[in-house]
Amino acid sequence: MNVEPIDVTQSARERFERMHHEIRNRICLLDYAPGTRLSEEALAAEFGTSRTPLRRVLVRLEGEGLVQSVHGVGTFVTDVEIEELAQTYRLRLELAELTGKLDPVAPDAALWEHFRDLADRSHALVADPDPRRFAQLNVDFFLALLCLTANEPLREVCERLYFQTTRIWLKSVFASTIDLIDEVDVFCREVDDILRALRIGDLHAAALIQRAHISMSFERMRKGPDKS
Amino acid sequence: MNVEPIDVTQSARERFERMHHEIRNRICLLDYAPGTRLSEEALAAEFGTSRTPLRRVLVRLEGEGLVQSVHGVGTFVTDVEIEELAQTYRLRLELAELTGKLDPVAPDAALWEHFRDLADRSHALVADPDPRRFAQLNVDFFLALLCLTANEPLREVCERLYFQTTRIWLKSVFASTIDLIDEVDVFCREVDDILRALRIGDLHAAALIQRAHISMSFERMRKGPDKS
DNA sequence: GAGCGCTTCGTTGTGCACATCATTGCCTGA
DNA sequence: TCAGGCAATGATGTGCACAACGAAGCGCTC
Repeated sequence: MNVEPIDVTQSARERFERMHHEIRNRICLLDYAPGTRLSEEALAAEFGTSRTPLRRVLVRLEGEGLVQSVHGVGTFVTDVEIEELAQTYRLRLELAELTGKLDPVAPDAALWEHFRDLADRSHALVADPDPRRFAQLNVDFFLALLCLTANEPLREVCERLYFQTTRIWLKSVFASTIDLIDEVDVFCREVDDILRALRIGDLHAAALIQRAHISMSFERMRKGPDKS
Repeated sequence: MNVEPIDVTQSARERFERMHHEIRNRICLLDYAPGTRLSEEALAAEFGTSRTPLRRVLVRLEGEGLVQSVHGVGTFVTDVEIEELAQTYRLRLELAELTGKLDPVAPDAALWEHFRDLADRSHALVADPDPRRFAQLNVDFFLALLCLTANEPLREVCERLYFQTTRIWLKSVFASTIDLIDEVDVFCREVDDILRALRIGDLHAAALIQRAHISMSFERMRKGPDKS
């Protein structure tokens, strides 16, 4: 069963969401590195539409600060300088802690299952590191953690800032393969620690652990990878 | 001098910003109350363009949660139920305090001048209350306070949440004219208190005062205006 | 008379042709 | 040989005509 073609739904809204999610994911996973030019025509062709609906997606992404369009030149994936990145990280620290204080909700059965799967994937990644799978796992774990607060505006803000910063951090990680091993190891420990806190039911502790890891990952990035 | 027509700048980006700012302001000042349908054609004609550039603005506003487009029906100014509004307020409380802790900057001469002007306007408003001028003053004062932090991402987030919530609060205020007097009075005191804290140079205290007032204004709104 | 369906109308969504803009590289003249 | 301008190129921005969609009103049928 389930033999139907993927793109059954062709309602305007669904298609918009699909394109938006897909392109955002590519930017976040560094398929489109910062500075990359996105061709409206090529993307439109890929998604089987004209430029008009695609441009709508790009306008949204521009509002989210992920791309920037320049008349007559092109649409580029944004990059950020270290100073603004530092500001965003400082804000993310506080917001991460807030997820444990504002409308926290314990995981339900489905979310537990998801967390177990994420833990398995992280352990598998330690045995066999891979940049892209690491990036995807990082995104998935973050989104899972976001389910721990019922505060919808907070979730939106955290998600927005996450997508703005993580790709920059990933860029640093990917720059030197040697660090990837360390980062995967640290990440695996973060997952285990947070799950341990969740099992006790201490959501605030889980949030504090996440906050600590965000802080440390930024410090590691700021100090820079070994240029050996 | 300065006899030139207003709309000299016609670069695409400038025009987009102008339209975006103008429509957002109208939504925030309740010129377009929640539920109002925005006519793409009428707005496009007003701004002297076709629907295409205007739609770009609407897409941005939809991303900010201020409007929602429905295919074949119309584009409507969003409303929010009390539960989500409460969540947003809880978040705004924390963020307001953060503006006093993350990258605080003391006002420069120009900002002091602006604050003095705002104080004068608020006092004038007590003597002669007016809903629309109150709304505009509220917006202006909020934006001025935002200048007290150099953390750009924090400013963006605060601004975004402010525009989402304040119009709902204003709607409650405008519903009964009797409360307008009280609200103006409270607001005037808030301005004075915050300016007092700023004169001492205690930015954190100023942020805490703002936080307290956000909290109290939500409580007043939640309890509801007198339906007499 | 009531209920169901069709038709009409208005609105947003899409596709395409063209305008506008910035870059690039060549060509010309000193 | 070098410098400056200018035209060609390719990108995003705009305008318009049409498609898709949803709601409301009208009429037909039971």
